[in-house]
Amino acid sequence: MLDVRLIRNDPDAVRSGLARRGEDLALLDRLVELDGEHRALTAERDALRAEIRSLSNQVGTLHREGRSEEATALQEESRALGERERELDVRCDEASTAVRDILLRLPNLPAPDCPDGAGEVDNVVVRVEGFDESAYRDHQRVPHWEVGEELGILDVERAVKLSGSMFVMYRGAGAALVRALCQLAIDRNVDRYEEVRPPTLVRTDTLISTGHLPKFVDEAYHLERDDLWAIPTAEVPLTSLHRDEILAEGDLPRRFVAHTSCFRREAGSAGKDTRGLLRVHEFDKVEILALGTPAQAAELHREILERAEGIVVELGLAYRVLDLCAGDIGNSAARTFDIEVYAPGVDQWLEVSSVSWFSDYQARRANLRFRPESGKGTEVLHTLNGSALAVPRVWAALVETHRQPDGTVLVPDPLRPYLTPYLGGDGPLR
RNA sequence: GGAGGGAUGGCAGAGCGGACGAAUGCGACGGUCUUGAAAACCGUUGGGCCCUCACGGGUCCCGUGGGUUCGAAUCCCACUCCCUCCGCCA
Repeated sequence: MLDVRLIRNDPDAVRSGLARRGEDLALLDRLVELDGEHRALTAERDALRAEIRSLSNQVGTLHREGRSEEATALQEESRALGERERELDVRCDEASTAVRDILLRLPNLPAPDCPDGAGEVDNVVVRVEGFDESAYRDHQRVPHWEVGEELGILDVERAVKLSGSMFVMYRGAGAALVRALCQLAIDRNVDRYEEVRPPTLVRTDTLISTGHLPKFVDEAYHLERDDLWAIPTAEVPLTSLHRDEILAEGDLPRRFVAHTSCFRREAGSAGKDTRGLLRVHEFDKVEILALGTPAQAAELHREILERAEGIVVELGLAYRVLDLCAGDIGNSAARTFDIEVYAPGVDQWLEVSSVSWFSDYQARRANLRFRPESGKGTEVLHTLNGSALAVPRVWAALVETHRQPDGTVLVPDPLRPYLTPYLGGDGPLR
């Protein structure tokens, strides 16, 4: 959520920020108008209330002194004011609800150093690591769904029987590989990040805090009977962990790592990437997230990116880092670096992590604040996060990249300790 | 799922229609005293919104939403959450 005061004090900055995203500015105009209305109404209402309060106090005094006739006169006067106050109050509420509705739908402003651009094609490739197109051999040019089926480690057909298309099931060594990947990603981050196992079903407020609601209702699974939502990412519960709290500056930054299932309806991409693991409704992901002061944010952003990259490197995958342009960053983000791994079997770059800085956008929605060590009052925090590891796409790139001429998959060293029962003999993993 | 109890400031806990943003205690912070510390004493100690360059002022917040009233932490209604017991259960 944007700061209304910023919208009031520097509307041009907000306007140009939203324009960089290609956002329609009509909503903003409407917001400015409603906000002015709201403030005028509030001022009028508060003045009336002050008068009513003072009259009521006088009534009390008069009654105690036994001057009930004078009291009755004042009561009449106050009653009349009360009627107007109620009327104003209703209009005031309407205006403030309308303001909030728009505020909840306006996206974050892109950071000044976020590259310009209208969409995907304008994203800036920051670096490419470990990629040599000519080095891939034929045995690596097999899509993961074929590799998976061949080795009996991926069973898409039966997953579809159980749950429908875009659900998948890993089996045997494939299932173990999912577990190994998650555990590796957690173990690599527990040095500084507190391990959390949060709920995966959350209330509406929790999804509003991160910016997933109200705008993206169609993307989320909703359990109507209980009015709970299945989380699309651990970002959702982790961001709300300290919701409505005021943290001490000395306790910042707070860092969290969480492994959860993630659920996405993928309503906007029906028919896209329907094969294999590229786009699925339910998947495992290890997320890292930090809450910090505005001054700490840049360094935290760098740190999360470094950690997300580190795991991809350990897994021996080719990857590139993109600096997403203003037209392509997510609704809540101010700046985002995407990590994409190269999957030789499908010959595609797969997004496996979005490392985002949300400035105070989510924190304002979640009412996450801190008390500065020097000075008074409270300030809004900054939130940042990124996937340490998102299973399906990493799993896909991994089995394609490390497929051997005999069809088995060579497991990279860092994963081996987690897979010992599967590495002996002539199984699918070597 | 059934029966009962409860929700007040950082915590504990009073207030049950008028001067209550709220007693008191604890904690925290500042000061006096002290070589230093403790004790004692004195003081300070929530957040949101609006107006103001500022000083300051107004208003709202006692789980949430509505109602009664000149006036609500206090009365009424609904909801939510928590606790205890019973049932069920991985």
